[in-house]
Amino acid sequence: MDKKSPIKITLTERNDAVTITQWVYQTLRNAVMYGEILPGRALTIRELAGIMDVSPMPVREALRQLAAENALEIQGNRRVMVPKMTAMKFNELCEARIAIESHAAARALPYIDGERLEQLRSLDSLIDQAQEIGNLEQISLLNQNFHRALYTANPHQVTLPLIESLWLQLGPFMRLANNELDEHYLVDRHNEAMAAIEKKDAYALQIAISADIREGIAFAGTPEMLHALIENSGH
Amino acid sequence: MDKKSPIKITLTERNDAVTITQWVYQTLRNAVMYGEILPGRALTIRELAGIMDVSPMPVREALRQLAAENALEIQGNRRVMVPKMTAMKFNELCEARIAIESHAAARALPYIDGERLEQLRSLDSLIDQAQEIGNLEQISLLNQNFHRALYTANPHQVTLPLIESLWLQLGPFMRLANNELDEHYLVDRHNEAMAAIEKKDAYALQIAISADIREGIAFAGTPEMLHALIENSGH
DNA sequence: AATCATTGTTTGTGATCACAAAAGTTGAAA
DNA sequence: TTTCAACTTTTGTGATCACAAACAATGATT
Repeated sequence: MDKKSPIKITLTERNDAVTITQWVYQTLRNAVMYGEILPGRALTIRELAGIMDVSPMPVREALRQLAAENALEIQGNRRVMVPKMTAMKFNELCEARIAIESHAAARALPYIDGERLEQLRSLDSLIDQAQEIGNLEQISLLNQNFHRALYTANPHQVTLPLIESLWLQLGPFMRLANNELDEHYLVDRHNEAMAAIEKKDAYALQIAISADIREGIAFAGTPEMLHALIENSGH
Repeated sequence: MDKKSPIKITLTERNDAVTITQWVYQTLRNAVMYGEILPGRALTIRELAGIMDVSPMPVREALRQLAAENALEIQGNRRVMVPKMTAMKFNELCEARIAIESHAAARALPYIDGERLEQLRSLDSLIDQAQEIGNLEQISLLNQNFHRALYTANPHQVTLPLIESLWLQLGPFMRLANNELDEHYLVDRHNEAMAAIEKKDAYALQIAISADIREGIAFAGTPEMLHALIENSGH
């Protein structure tokens, strides 16, 4: 029997085209991103291997990769866990997002052609639809796709991996605000961004992206997460 | 016999306090950082294990970790190599450094106390000494330490891992300019940064850090690297 | 009752092996 | 000479095992 709190991980269908390590990596990455693993909970290789019904080897490699991306933390004890969050660290992560993503947006702007613009418009309207329904997970996913589509317009892009690392670290503690006021603001910011892109106005785009990030991030986690967020803020 | 060009890797003393994987990781990381491995050259686990006289296992883990940090690239063929550089990508990496590091500097400024200021001054004068002698490797190392000491003044720092990733990617292609004119500028920029820190002027600090990065980066690699830098720029 | 040494268990690390995919080589046909 | 198929070798992936360090539990001593 497990002495610690049990771990629930959403298992996706395993595609034979990808290696087991890749599948384990994606599964664990999603589990971290969606806050399925409690921060501070020790993760052991054999336990995860048992849950996912694979040998310890792919789990070892996936854990090391996630640790290298700052999604997991390896302590001196060689123990692996989701890093605990503090209010100050949360704020630093948000400010880092704003600095890097507004830079990435400005750098991508000159490369946005008609096709890319069409793709962005399509994502924008999909987000509007998802907001009508109120599907928060869908909104979050589409919002990521919108930002990714914007930054990857730059064919020499180098910051996306860094941005994804920040998303991973914020993931467990980040939810789109679900009250109507913030929804309204969100729509406006996206429209602002689209307008700035069409006018090729880099500065306006940075303003819009910054505002989108700042207003789109709101803490709405579970009580356990809220507790984990606060408990160590004095350290 | 090896069919490919042989790989020379500087082996450091192995400390019994660290695991073999950590030692392999640091060794390979240094090899990448100092451009000892030709971009595009395929790296095989067994070959590296043979060179470093360890089993394939630690090499596997170190390679995966370096790939997650964007220091190495895993192709679809499952082949691992140092990513090839292009002029555009080089430029993007430099601009990303400027954006992120000036942000990190501004965020660290409020936390710089007397002790940290003393440490920065000490590093600054050490850099001056190294420049008198003309020891480029020492200058590069001390310069990194200076930047690191500045950014880590912020106890809630989250961007250093991202910055180190950029350093790693630029490493093989980055050398401090060694003509006297640039040396002179470098000294000035450091002094500017120190002055901005003492005056707690965040904007002036960002200007100084940006200038330091922009002027401190100059391509001065080997002919092979220059060739590797250019050959694929059209792709 | 509290502290510390001791014992038993769990866990990460590193080595070795089997296997399938990829790369490299050879040789024949055009 | 060039092209393509068959064969051989190399290589990454994944599984299993041995071992030492870390952890948890137990018991003795003050």
